[in-house]
Amino acid sequence: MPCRVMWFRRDLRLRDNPALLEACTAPRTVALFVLDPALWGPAGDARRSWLVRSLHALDASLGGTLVVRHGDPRTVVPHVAREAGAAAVHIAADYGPYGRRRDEAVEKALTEWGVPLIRTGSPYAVAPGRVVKDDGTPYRVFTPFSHAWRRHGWREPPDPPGEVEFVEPVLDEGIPAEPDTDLELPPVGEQAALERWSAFRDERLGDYATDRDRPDLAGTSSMSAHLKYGEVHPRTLLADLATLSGPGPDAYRTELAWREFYADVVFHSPVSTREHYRREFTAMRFDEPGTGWLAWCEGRTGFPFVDAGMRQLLTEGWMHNRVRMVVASFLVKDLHVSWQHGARFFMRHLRDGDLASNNHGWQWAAGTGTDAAPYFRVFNPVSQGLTFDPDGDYVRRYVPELRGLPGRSAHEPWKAPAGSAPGYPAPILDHAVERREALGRYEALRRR
DNA sequence: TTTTGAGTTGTTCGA
DNA sequence: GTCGAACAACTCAAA
Repeated sequence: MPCRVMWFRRDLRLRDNPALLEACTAPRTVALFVLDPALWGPAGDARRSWLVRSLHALDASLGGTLVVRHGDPRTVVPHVAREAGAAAVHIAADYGPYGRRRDEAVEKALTEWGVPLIRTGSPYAVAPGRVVKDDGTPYRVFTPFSHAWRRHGWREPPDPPGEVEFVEPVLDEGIPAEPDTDLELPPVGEQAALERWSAFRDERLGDYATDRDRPDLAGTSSMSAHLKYGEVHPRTLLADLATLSGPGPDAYRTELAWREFYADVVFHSPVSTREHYRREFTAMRFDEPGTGWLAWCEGRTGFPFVDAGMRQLLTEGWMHNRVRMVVASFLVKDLHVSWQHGARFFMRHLRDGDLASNNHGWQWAAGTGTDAAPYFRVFNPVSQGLTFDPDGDYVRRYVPELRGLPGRSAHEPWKAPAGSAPGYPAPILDHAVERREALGRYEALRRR
């Protein structure tokens, strides 16, 4: 009896999954996940933990039939297809630099055995490469892209597959053990993603346009990791948002558009995940990571808003977006360390670490990317904290040394009486001085 | 075809 | 204390 393989990657869900629907046109389907050492190794505990939990959730929703194999997909996927006697292997297309190379190699190997690799859908509402200017070239600026992206539209979410027999006629090596870590993770998996979304939609979306900038409030959706693993498809969220209007829903659509924009940029310029998108910055002078870098990594810079963000990252594998911008600006413009170091650190520690969004977010902060922040836009880590964490609740939550400082005074411990923030370091640098230094380096680059 | 205005997320300085 | 200007250069779309 013919069977097909559904190779899950970043689409760990059953609903709104066109590739799965295609795979389920056969009477029997093998649900496969391949644990690729090239991705598992650098992922870091937060992403590994999330993935393991998400695989357990997917396995449960498949009635325990998920097949997990360990190894290089280039050899593992063709082997599984042959062991199962599969007529085809189905995937959602991956548009990242590594994923594209991997899928082409897998496709080549499969074709030698007469098995087609069939791509249906992608992790995006509009596949990267589809939105182009009238002259056929890609957008380099967000706002025009987002308008064209909205005009482009997307298909309605399809229904989940009906009666399907998932089988495991091949060896199952099992889901790996979760890393031994103290990370605090929220509920994981498709069901958790949908519950998280509906709670956010009903309770927070209305105020999202303003509250999303407030790390002391739970104003963001926290959907990023769910989206990264494809526990929910952005199309599902967009379809839900289509019934709503107002500044909140509109702001959320724009955030989804950013995710798609950066995926599109990386599709057209894979090298921009490693190098400055704006080539003229290759001549920019950066410092090698030193003691300041270590203080930044550990959340011990003496700037409460920066340290709170870094400690949130280390304890939760996540950081509020406003704070990501502030710590990124601090590393690049106060410590003069290039964005690649920060981006790598984030990718190791974030549970939602997405190469395109992460690295281009960093490039935005560094002024080297698309829609680059003007070079003179240097975040002041203290005034950012006072503005977006006005009562100091966020910094006290993540920096216990500051808990003796009431209200907004927690943002300026150096003004408090000696001994009121025991164990908390003095600022490692003078922001006004380093701001001028950063502006000087940009000015030197401009004069060349 | 050319021109023009706008463009995620800010800060500082001086009047 | 408040407020406007200045801080580039370039992409894109609309007029």
